[in-house]
Amino acid sequence: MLTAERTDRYDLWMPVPRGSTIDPARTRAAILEAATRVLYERGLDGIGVAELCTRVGVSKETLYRHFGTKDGLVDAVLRARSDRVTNWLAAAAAAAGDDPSDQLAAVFDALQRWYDEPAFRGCAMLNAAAQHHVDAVRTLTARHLDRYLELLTGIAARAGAVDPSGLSRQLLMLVEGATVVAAHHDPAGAATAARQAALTLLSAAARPGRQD
Amino acid sequence: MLTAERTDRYDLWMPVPRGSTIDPARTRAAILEAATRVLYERGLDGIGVAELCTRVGVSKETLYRHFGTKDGLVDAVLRARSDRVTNWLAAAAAAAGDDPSDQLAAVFDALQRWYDEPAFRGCAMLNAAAQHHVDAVRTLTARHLDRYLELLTGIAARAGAVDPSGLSRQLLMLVEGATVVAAHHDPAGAATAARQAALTLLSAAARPGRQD
DNA sequence: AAGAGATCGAACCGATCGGTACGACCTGAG
DNA sequence: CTCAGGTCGTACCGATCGGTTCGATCTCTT
Repeated sequence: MLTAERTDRYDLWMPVPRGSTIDPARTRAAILEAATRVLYERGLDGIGVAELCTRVGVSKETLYRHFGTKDGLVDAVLRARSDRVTNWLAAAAAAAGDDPSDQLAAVFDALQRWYDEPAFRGCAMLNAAAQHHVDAVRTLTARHLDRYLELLTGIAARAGAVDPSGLSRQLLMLVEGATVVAAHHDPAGAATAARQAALTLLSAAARPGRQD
Repeated sequence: MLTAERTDRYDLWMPVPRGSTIDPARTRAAILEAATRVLYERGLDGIGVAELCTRVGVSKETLYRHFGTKDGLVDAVLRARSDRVTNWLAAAAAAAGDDPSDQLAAVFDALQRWYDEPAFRGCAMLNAAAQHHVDAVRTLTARHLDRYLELLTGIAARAGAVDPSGLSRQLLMLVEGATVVAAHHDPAGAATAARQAALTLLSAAARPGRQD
């Protein structure tokens, strides 16, 4: 197993450099990566453990030894996903230079690239929280939004906003709202429209005057 | 059955004016109303038909005769929910007078009252679409967003926005984003913050100048 | 009084669920 | 070579799922 010829599986272990075929840590990472995609595509409760193991390419015993429970796997998947997405957005902002407006625009440009992917199915954290009425999942989702908020608050503060945390909350709504609209209505240009709105809010907050 | 003493049930048939206790249409309406609450609280797949019947207060045979299938019940529930919410928001806007800004503010004020309810658990349509990967549900959700968009486009047009449909899409993102933030992060003042952002966008779009 | 129909409650069905157990295989370490 | 252990494939478990069936009960209509 863990070789590379199959059609109905994700071949994430391809770059294995030969040798040490049985490496528990690598097996765990491969399960995590493949399960992330499958669970995102099908929904947490939309696929059973048996079929999930087939798609991932491991036996049930292996999956259960590494993650103990389906909920344990879901928890690990969501944590990894939250980390990855947050780092990806922060990197996009950082790569845009020092101008806070440019950084904010870069965040939405990154989101638009995500929306345009054929596999895009909305925010995995929100989908999970909407399905699984488990406290652990809801807590992870809230923490995920906290991380977004932290990123946006930094941008708002550097832009000289009068109320950085208030503004960042509005920007967070644009981020999540754009994701919802892209997932459930029309992904074309969703983040681009949200970007324009975000920049309008940013400039209005940085140059306080009449806004309400 | 359909009398009024139970503790773990929703007593929606109380205003029955005596007589004609067995009225299929009324039974169907009662199931629909109670199932709407229970499915919203527990999630579409979070409760089985057996327990759902107990909570609703009907037998399985009755439920299946009226709705044929659990999916049939879900479909009917979501359609009714979409109608109700849309009409409720439109009424809130209409009651605010003729000023488009006042109408927009009234929409968000209504949303804030919703977020403040203890039973608030996010947008039922989005939750359903995130859970049930069935085309019928996703279609209903898209239509639901279309209705929101129609309401917001009317307001944007009456406000004299340069690009009413573009603005209304941004406003829709604020509506949905505020709902997401309220459901998964913090409901306090979510719609109020979104309202301020919406009015900023509205005035910027109605009085075009530098906005990006 | 009698029949039609709506409802109940409980038993029942096959399918699927999450999770466990076991024998066989293979690999790397000593 | 031998052994420990990661993995596979399959069978299996009890629970729950959506859905069906049936006899008893109740109400309205005629």
